[in-house]
Amino acid sequence: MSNKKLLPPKTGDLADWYTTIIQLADLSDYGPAKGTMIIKPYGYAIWELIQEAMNPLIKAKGVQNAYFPLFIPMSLLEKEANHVEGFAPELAIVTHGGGEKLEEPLVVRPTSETIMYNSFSKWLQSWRDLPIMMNQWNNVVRWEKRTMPFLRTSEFLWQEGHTAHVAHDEAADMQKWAMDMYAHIYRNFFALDGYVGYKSASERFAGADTTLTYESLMPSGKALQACTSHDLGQNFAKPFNITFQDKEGVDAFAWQTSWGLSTRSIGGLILAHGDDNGLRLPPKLAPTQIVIVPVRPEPELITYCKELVNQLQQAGTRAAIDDRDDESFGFRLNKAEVKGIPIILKIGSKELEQKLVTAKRRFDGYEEQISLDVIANKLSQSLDEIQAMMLKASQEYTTKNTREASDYDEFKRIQSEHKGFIKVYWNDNAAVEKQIKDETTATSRCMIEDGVSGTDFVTGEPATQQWIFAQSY
RNA sequence: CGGGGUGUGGCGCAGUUGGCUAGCGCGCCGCGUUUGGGACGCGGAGGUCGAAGGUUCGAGUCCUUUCACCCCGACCA
Repeated sequence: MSNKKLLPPKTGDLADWYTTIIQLADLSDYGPAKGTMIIKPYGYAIWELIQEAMNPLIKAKGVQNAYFPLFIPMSLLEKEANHVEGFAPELAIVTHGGGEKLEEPLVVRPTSETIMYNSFSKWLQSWRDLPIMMNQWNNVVRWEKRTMPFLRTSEFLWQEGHTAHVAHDEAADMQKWAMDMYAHIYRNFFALDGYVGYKSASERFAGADTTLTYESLMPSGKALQACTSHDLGQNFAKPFNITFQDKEGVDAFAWQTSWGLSTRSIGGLILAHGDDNGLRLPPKLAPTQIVIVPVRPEPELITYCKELVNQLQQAGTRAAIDDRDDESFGFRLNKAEVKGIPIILKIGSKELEQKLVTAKRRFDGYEEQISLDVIANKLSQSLDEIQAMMLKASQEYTTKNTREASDYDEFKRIQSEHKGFIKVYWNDNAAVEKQIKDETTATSRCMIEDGVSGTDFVTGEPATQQWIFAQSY
């Protein structure tokens, strides 16, 4: 029995499936204001697991968590020309406070470079103060024209890391470190494969010299920009006067980076792994990893199940019991599947008698019986296996849907026949990219190889870089 | 900002050329029977029909205005 009654097939209208599953699985709800989203406890629990995965890595790098204000004076935001130009169309601006018109409008942060660097400037005096490395978990607001839960909301949650360094190579290393960290999180926690590379001139962050991105392919064949990491050069250091005296006593501008990963990642998680029966969460990001579903609400059976939950929790797994006696066995099983719980344990009189459990994997539906004396180890191992299977599936999907084009005709042909990534030799050129976009709706996602030799797929000139193109979310 | 759509109990919807007490399914509450893949019976609660104005003896239904949200494109994490 599937969940077709309630959930449209994923292979049909993907947007319909997506918006339905988000509500069915109790991840989020729409807020009363346009484009806003209420993240419900089950969805927020996923976000907390993401935070728990990333925070230790961020802290181990020496980056400290801090918090900067939500409101940015307009004049601060305007200091870096490219930055303000890039964000101007999507700003929410506060003009009144306490019933009075403000002298200077306040921008609700779309990102915190400007307000943080205003402080960096004050705090930084000596080379001994460097590097400055701060991160904040916060909300930002971007007035997007078209919104979708998790993938693009007017307000979203993220972490934004910001650093300042003595030298450019240190900053460039930091930029790479952040993207390595993200790639690790995406592959090993989200089980989401993707390409890491540099953004083209027209796609990069407003105010950055270079932008690194993680581009993951969604079932629609569109690419999701999953997170970014920027080398800001001295673009902000100069207008914000972020200077220090170096070892020689000479005043110098700092070199900076910023990097962020948002709740959009949860949208990617839902899209990439879900199926016709609901969510399929990778064990590492599943708020509940194992759910025990007793067949009947008989005291003896419930006791057996509760002991098992304790045992599994002590073994370090996130286990829970669903013993609601007003819902039938089948209903509770379906609920667990909709919510994407990786392992479902079915326990009835047969299991009770024979001292075993019946375990079903959500990912592939595989079902087995496991003896009670090995249960904790076996299930921990099974969770690892599921995590690995999901990553493998994602990698296969990405590989299968990455095609190479040697010239523009072939590019257009592939694009019309398949959705997905197209790998090409190309020289970054904004005018050419605009033309490609107008003609095919595809844009460059990222540059994955540099220092190679090939032929530019549009102009036919020699090219030294290899790029990935796709339609984007 | 362009195009399309929708606003009627918590959710999904029906409501005819204006007409009588605004309905149905799911969910919810109570009691009972059930429970190995979305159980059933009986009883019950819950609505200023998005808002404002107008036409009319009479408006969920017609007219005007307006608001909101959703979906599809151009801009974006």
